[in-house]
Amino acid sequence: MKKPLIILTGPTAVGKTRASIGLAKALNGEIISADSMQVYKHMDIGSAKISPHEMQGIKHYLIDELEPDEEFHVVRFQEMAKKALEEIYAKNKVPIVVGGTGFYIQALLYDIDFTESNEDTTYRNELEHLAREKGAEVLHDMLRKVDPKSAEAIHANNVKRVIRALEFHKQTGAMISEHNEQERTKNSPYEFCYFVLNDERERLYERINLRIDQMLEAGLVEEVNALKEQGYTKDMVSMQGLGYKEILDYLNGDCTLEEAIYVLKRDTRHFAKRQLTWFRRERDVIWISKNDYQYDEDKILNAMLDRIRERIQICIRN
RNA sequence: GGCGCAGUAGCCAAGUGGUAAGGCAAUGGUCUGCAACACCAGUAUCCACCGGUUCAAAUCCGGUCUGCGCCU
Repeated sequence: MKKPLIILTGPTAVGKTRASIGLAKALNGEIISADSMQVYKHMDIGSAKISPHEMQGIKHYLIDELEPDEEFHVVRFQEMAKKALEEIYAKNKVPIVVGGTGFYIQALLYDIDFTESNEDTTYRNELEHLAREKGAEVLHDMLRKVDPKSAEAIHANNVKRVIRALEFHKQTGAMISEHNEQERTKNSPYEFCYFVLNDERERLYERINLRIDQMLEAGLVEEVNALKEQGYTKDMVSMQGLGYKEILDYLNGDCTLEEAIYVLKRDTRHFAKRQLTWFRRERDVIWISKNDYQYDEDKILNAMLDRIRERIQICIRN
């Protein structure tokens, strides 16, 4: 029998964290964060990390697990999240995945196979070098020869994806386009409810702008400065998070604080938009529009619980 | 009141007689090991308004309105 899995996601700043606690309490659940930045220690303000107080005793996984100079990516997320799932199931509790990184959620939900390979990054570096020296078209042409389907699907300018496709071919001898096609047809090994919390676009943008102002008041610049002094730099995955890269530019004297804030707000809005695009094409998602429930937290919670009851046999306390 | 300069998409802006560059924003989309990443697509039947010159005007001329600067 498939095990239950609840997912609560949505664009940044929509209010996922807040809604997640009520859900966890009602379901006797524990929370797994699907957030590419909140895994990092010392990055609390900019990542809008839930505070221990806000957790209200609900156990959270994948928060504060890594140092900012460690690498984090889907595969690592998948491993860690699966381990957390096992722990939660062992306790007979319900796992609730909360976070805005759609790609990570997908990887976990459909247990996508990333065809584990060696850590060897020399080929990747080689290709990156080639792209810089001879241009993106050269790589794209190389891809066309070994995997024409991928070449058609991936725009030549999207160097990162082109490189991954080439790397995949080199390591496995197969075409990533075919691999992806197969993975796409997979059914989830879980009995799940995939909620996407949403709000009117304008309100969402207002919340984003407001939240960034609050982060600044709370000491975002100081937080980033402390990281900078610890020696963390722009090329690390953690420092590419929204709020970190922009403030780092300011601290490095590449722009004014005002400019950094403008860019941060703008890019966060762009991010929210991209997240929505992602969720729109995911199958089996349940959209929860806050305005449909008059922004009432209890109504929203009840709506989610109703949908869970319809689909999954689990015990819900009221 | 007089003189000068300006008025092009939500914003910035090129074009100065031959049938509206570009950037930003907004919007939509792609994504299967960097995903808070990376990437893509399109947006003015029209150049403040009215009239004139011309085969042809956003571009020249006259007037009106608005803004800015200077003068009285």
